[in-house]
Amino acid sequence: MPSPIPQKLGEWYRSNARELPWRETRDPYRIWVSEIMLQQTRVETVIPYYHQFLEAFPTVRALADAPEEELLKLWEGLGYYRRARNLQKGAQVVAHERHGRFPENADEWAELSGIGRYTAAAIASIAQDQQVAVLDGNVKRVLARLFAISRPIDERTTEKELWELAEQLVPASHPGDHNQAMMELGATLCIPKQPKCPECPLWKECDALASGRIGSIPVTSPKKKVPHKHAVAALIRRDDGGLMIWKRPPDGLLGGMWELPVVELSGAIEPQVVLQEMLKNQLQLSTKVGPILATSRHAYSHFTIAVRAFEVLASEATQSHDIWQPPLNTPFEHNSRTLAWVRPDGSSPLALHKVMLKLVDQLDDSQRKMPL
DNA sequence: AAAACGGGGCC
DNA sequence: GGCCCAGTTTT
Repeated sequence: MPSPIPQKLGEWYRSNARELPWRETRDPYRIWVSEIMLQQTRVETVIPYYHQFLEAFPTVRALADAPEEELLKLWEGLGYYRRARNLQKGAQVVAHERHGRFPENADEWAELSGIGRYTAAAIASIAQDQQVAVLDGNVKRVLARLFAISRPIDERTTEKELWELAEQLVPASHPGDHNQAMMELGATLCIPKQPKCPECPLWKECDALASGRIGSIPVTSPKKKVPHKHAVAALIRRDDGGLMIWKRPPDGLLGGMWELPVVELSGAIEPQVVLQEMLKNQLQLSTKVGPILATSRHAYSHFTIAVRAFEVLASEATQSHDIWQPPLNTPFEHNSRTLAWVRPDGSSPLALHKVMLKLVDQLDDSQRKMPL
């Protein structure tokens, strides 16, 4: 006997779907961009980025040919910056290797960098009507409750079971709407805390509700605590108001993003000394370290960090060096690092990651308070 | 199977 | 402070 779930869910979705920008198109490129941005990121956060990004890069070709700095600037503050690079890499495959032809099904989409099972199925079902299921955080919770799954939903075996349940429910007609409806239900009614069961179109089908376990399902595995780190950053200014920043290496944490010259504190050595040594070793600068002018705390998924930014003055001798001459906002190489000078007023076209935005904003604030 | 990988909003 | 979000990749 077929489940009544898809039918009831579909009727609910047709009258309750939120109007979201990526629901106004069937363009695989636009759906693709939205799905990448939505990875681990809330809908409300994504919306403004989605508009700006597509205005700057309206087509796959435009994205494929975009300069890296412009790409990262449009992703600035959105996080998981690898997503942006992978998205562009995929765009280059489609535009230049596939001659503008998109992948035609989920398996083909999954061959592109940054596209896993969820994203491949989302694009293929929403943009191309392929009958494949999605399983994201929302759908996991909805299914765990509907079928009263008491095992932790982040375990391998449970995930396999959830994928199978999800696949069984996807209808041949409008599979993309069904998938979006599952996620919509999880995002608006079947929410983690205090779910709105009285409003739910599937309350009669919900095993967790029927057995009085809606408050205890889903179960997740206990999470380990994250370490806390400390770092110090250098505020090096030059006469035109330029502030020195450097570019992080392309791979790894915050790959390709710009930041103040920074070093993590590890031992009991004085922060000022660590900073001074780092500037000597990395940038061949002789410096004097002044007071703390800004501080920033930030929580990443796997650690938290506190950064203190010190004013740093370079010695007269080092100021004759070439590094003080390049124009603003222009990257240059020095001692195996990519550097640039920018004004700390938000006008830089170079993308800073969030911790650095917090620090630089504090400098800008102190300047605005100055009388003209 | 676990860890790496950002950032924000909510309690 | 913890939790969790339209996840993917690497180890």
